[in-house]
This record gives sequence, structure tokens and C-alpha cells, in this order.
Amino acid sequence: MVAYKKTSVACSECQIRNRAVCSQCNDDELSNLEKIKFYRTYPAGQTIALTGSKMDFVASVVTGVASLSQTMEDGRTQMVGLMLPSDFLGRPGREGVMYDVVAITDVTLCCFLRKPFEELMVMTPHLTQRLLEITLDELDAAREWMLVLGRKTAREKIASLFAIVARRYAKLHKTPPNKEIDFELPLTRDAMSDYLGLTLETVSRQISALKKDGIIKLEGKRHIVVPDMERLIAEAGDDADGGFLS
Amino acid sequence: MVAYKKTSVACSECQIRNRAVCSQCNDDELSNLEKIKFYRTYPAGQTIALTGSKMDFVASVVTGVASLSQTMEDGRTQMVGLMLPSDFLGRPGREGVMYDVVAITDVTLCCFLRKPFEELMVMTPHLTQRLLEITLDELDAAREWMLVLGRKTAREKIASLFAIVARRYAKLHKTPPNKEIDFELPLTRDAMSDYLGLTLETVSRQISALKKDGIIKLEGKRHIVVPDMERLIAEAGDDADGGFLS
DNA sequence: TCTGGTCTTTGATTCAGATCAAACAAATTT
DNA sequence: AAATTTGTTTGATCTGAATCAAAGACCAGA
Repeated sequence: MVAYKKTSVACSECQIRNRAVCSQCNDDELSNLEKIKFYRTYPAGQTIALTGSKMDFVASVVTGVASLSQTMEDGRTQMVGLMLPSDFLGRPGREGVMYDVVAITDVTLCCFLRKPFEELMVMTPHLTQRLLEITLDELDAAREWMLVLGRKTAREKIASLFAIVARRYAKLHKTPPNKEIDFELPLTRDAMSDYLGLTLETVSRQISALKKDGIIKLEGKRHIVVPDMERLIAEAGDDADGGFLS
Repeated sequence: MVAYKKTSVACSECQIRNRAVCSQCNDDELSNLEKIKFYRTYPAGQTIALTGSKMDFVASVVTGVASLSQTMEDGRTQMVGLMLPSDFLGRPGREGVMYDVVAITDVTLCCFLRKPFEELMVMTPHLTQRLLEITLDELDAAREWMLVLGRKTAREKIASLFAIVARRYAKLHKTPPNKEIDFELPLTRDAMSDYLGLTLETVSRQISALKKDGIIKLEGKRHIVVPDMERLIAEAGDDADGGFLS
């Protein structure tokens, strides 16, 4: 597997310092983590790990976007997680990988060998506590997505995806509410169809339809402008603000 | 809300002692938990908590089946979790309920007031560690279900549901592999449709079809016999044993 | 500037599952 | 025992998204 090592950034200067698995650690705990951490980068499109293989490390996403997906024998695939900066990859206490992990964009990971990390977890409740919070958040996100996959129409699915990405961008850039929001889609039409449980043709058609109806504007293929977030959220079938302001 | 208190069973005799959130606790830790626990029972059909309300306790399911579900404004609903004995309800650190929690069958919960439980968690790493494991397992289950909802056909969805329930029964009763497996479905056709993202008519039709094809036999409406588990799993579109033996 | 590759859009047709509608079965109430 | 309620099955029809098919758009490299 091709992966590049990269000199690590000091934890104290890390972009994801206050959101990642290490965010509740004090200086002592952090320096223990720092001893065992190492960076790896993967180019867009690169496979990070395959279902059934063993992964000898766990990691935080520092930059970029990775996907978790499941594949059936006949090739049908479903993306089950979109991993963004500060999200945690891998499961302490299990070496077998359950999903295909793929770099969607160029990705930088802050990695820890699994064994030393597990030992550190036992001694460091702050780590376990934070990982529990992160996992509970991911579970909520997975369940929210079950509603999307199980009950929403194609148009609502697309609107839901855009709403989620827009929400994350707004949080990152601290955009004031009620203002026009714009963002760069990190996914191809094909990756979106994988995420949404649709075909890429349907994705393309529904995006065109949302554009025609003025819910979104397109600048190029990937840059989305949302003039009115409320309307987008209404199209997604979510109530009022769907946690948008939270 | 109608709920009945019930005298608690001693932890040492509890059926879910070695699977629930308390399973890694030693005797001292257990006696601290025992001080703050209380039982509640809910009759089948009873709502345990509604989305947006506050729940002042967290709990382990001791007996029975409960569901977590999300509802859209127009009434479409999707079940996002089936809570079976030893599963954990509620989220430490958050009082607002995110899903409707409903007793599918009669349910007995082992409850802990949230505040005291959270304080105990800080002092008891075993509790946090076990809760992390439980949550990671639930996340895996949720992601597996995303594949079902997003990519499987109606027939495969039904077969997947039966395979999961059969697997749990087999684990509980320690049925030898390769033997005929039979179990009682805890769900109505309507609840199944909620879980599978289908209509109840489609559920009924696909069950009839599986019966006609000899994949399952029906004894009454709810009792399912699976003559050949391998075939059922193949119908579910899962590979080989899909974790059945794990 | 052409050329091959990747990604995207659009059109025509098909089909799985939803919807609409009715009847049936079993359990509970009167 | 009749009536009501709750859950289930089956049939006829409709429709949203999949599938099949082709053509644009946008590149990076020769």
C-alpha cells in the first residue's frame, strides 16, 4: 500500500486539537500521545484499508475527507460514513477492518499504533471519555442517515446531503445565520450516489432540478451556493432548523 | 406517562449481568450501581420517551424489546434501533431525547438517574469502557443497517431482518449451527415495515414469497422456522456467514 | 491542438415497490 | 354470538428511480 509519511505538527498547534480524540487530554497526557503519534498522507482515490484486512493503527483525520463503505458480493456498495477532520478511524480492541476506507480527497491522518494506544487508553480516562463522545455523535449521525436512506425521496436525499455539508462549512467558517452559504462539494456524483443509495444519473437529475427551482446555484460542477438555507432544509424534509443552529 | 415500578432483582442474579453496561464492574463498583438503580416496566405499545422531551434516567433493557424511531413532519417514520436485552438506552451527558422510544413488547428496564450515573462514570472507568464497547457495537449495527436500507431489495431486506433475529436467538439458546432454527418474531408487519423502510403490504408479500420458495416456514403469523440458515443468509445477499458464527 | 480519460448531463424505457382498495382472520368487547 | 378492533393478506394500478444508451464537458498529457 502506498502511503507517505509526513513530519508531524506539534499537538499544541494542531488544527483539530480541540475536537479530536485528544481534546480532553491535559499537557502530560498529550505528551504521552505525542510520543507514539505519526502522520501519514494518502492521495485522493487511494485505499487506506480494505474490509477483512488488519489495520495496525487507529487515527484521527487531520485534513481531507475519507469514506467508509460496505460492498456486497455483486458489487453494490453503500457508503456508511464520511470521515472529516477530527473524526476517528479504527476501533480500539479490534484489529480486523469492517469497512473499506478510502481517501476521497488528499487525506492526512494522525496515527497511533493500536497496541500502545490501547495501553494509553487504560491509563487515560480522558481519552476513553472523549472517544465515547465521538462514537455517540457518530451513532447519532448514522441513525439520522438511516432515516434519509429508508424514507426520503431522491430530491430530499440530495437536499439532506447539501444541508449537512453546508452546516459543517458554516460551523467551520462561522458564517452568520441567514446569510448566503457556499461550499465546495468534496464528492463526485458517483460518490454521492454511493452515499445516498441512488444511481449517479438520479443524483445528476435531482441536482439539476434543485438548480432549476432556485434552491441552489452551481458554479462549475462542485461549487454550490445556497441562497436560502431555510428553503434547502425544507426541501430536505427536516423540521424547522434540523439542528442547523446547534 | 404510565410506567410501573417493580422490585429490582439483585445484580448478582441478573440475566444481563455479563453483557450490560455493568458487565465489567467488580463487586464494589456493582454495589455502588445497585444503590442507585430501580426497575421500571412498560406494557407493549407504551411510549417510553418522545423526541424532544427530557429523560432523567438512562437504562439497560432487562427483558423485552424496545424501538428507537425518527419521524418526519408528514408522518413518515424510520426505526433506527431495535433495543434488546442488555442494550443501553439514553445518552450520558445529554438530557434531550433524540428519538421516540417505544416498548414493542412488554419491557423491563434497569434504570439509573442520569446525574448520579454520570458521577459514577467519572469514578468508574470500567463503566465508561463498557459503554464505549456497547456504543461501538451499536455503531457497527447501524452501519450494517445502512447497507440494508440503501442497497438491498425488499426480499433481501426481509431475509436480512430474519437472519439478524435468528442469529440472536441462536446465540441466546446456543443452537448448534446447521440445525433448523426457529424463533418468535417480536415485530408486527407494520413495525417490520418501519424498520426496513418498506410498506407493510410489501413486507407481507415478500414474507409470503419467501414461504412459497421454502426459505422459511410459518407457524401462525409470528413464529418463523428456518430450515436452512445458509439459504436464508444467501437470500439476504450477505457473504458466506455474515458474521453468523461470530 | 488533438486525444484519451474521467466525470457529468440528458433522454427513453422498464420495473420494483408504493399506493389504493378490499377482504380475511383472530382476538376482544358487548 | 354479534360487533368491533387490530393485524394480515391479496389484487389492481401507478410512479419514482433504475437501467440502458448516448452525447457533452473538462481535464492532463502527447
